[in-house]
This record gives sequence, structure tokens and C-alpha cells, in this order.
Amino acid sequence: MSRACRRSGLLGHVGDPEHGWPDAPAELAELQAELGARSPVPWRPPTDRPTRIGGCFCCFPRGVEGFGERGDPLWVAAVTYEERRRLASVVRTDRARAPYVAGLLAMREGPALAAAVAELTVAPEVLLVNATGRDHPRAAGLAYHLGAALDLPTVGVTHRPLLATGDWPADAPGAAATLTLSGTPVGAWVRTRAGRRPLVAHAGWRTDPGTAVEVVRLATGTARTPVPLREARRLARRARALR
DNA sequence: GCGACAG
DNA sequence: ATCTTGTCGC
Repeated sequence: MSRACRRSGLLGHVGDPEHGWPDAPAELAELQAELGARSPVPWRPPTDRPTRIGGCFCCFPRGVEGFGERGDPLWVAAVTYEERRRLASVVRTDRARAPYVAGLLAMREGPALAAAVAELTVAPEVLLVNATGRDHPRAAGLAYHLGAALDLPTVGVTHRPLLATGDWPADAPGAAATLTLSGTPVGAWVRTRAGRRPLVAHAGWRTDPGTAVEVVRLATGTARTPVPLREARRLARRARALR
């Protein structure tokens, strides 16, 4: 076991949201490199029954723009859905562990998201995360990292890639176009609504680009944003409004 | 070296 | 992330 893993307690503490989130940039980068080098067993959605799909999201105080800093208050929500039914939800407040730095988002939001998801009374089978996965300098973006920390398959969903490149898909619902990083497929643009900007579905923990696109399609209702992610975002922002 | 760079 | 502004559509 590496120093980063031993210090962070990632190995041997799978599922414990208090572990696996080093708060020093060099240590996080070391852990990301180690996680990114792994090849976790691929997961696929069941074909004979509905999939329990979760989502998590955190938001920050309004009126505060920029990169933020350690200690920023935040509101975080997590939900579990099965088809159109919400089976569980969690809303809580927490604190950011660091400012936002591209490539080190896990340091800012990781512990809060992990804690919220861990409190769900009905666990999802796959979790949507507002972050990249293998599209990352060390192939271990927050969506991928969160899945490793929680021992849960994950799919990232963002407005744009971090490093990967690729053309947009056709303007038809469900259309997808692969995004690659150094020749490796790491995700795909997905058109969830005709006439709207496509989202990026990111390969995460135990998911490849094809599975990421499939989960986003399964989770999408009438809105551009997949239902569990949209609902987690709504709950987090509602909690902020009640502050 | 400099800018760009998920949220 | 959050904000502002503008535009289209229900």
C-alpha cells in the first residue's frame, strides 16, 4: 500500500466517507495517480429490472464568485431514484476543504459528497456525480474517486470536458459522440434534449463511456439534466435558500 | 515560461 | 461554482 493510501486510509476503509480524502495537493495527486492506474471490475446496469440510480450535488453561497477557499460553507444533497420514484434523499450542510483548483476538485467537495451519499437509507446501484471521471490529468477525477471511496459505480456529468476532446453529436435526443484523451475514450457528449447544448457523460468508477451514456439516458426525463442530479441540485439549493 | 483547466 | 444579460417558448 502506498503512503498516500495508508495516510488517507482509503484501503481497508472502503465505504467509510471519512477516509480517502487527503487535504494536501501533493497527497491527493499521489492518491489520484494510484487510483487512476487501477482497472476496477466493469459494472453494467441490470437488463431484467429497473436500475436504482443516485445523484449528488453541492452548492455554495450566492454572491461569492471565484475559486473560494477552505472553510467555505456548502449545502449538499444526495438522492436515490428507481425509474420515476425517489426512494431516499439526504440534505446537509458542510464545509469546503480547499479552494477550487482544476484537477483537485476532490479536495474541495469530496468529503461532503461522500458523507451525504453514505447517509442514504436506500443505496443506489450507480451514482451520478457533477464532475469528470477518467477525463483527468491522472485519470481519477472526482466522479471516479468518489466511486472508489464509496465502493459504488459512478458516472460523471458535466457541462464540458476537462481535458478530453471530440465533436458534438447530432441534434437528436440520445445522440452521443465519443470524447478521447490521448487516444483513449474517456466519455462522450450526449444530447439529452434536442436544441440544447449536449452534456458530457464521463466514464467513472467501474463504468466505461458506453455505460456512462447508457446511465445518463436511463436517468434522463423531460429536462436536460438527468433526474437524480437535477433533484439533488434542487434540494441543495433549496436548503441554501432556507439558510 | 505562459495560458488553459471539472465545480 | 455564481452572476448578468438576452432570447425563445410555454
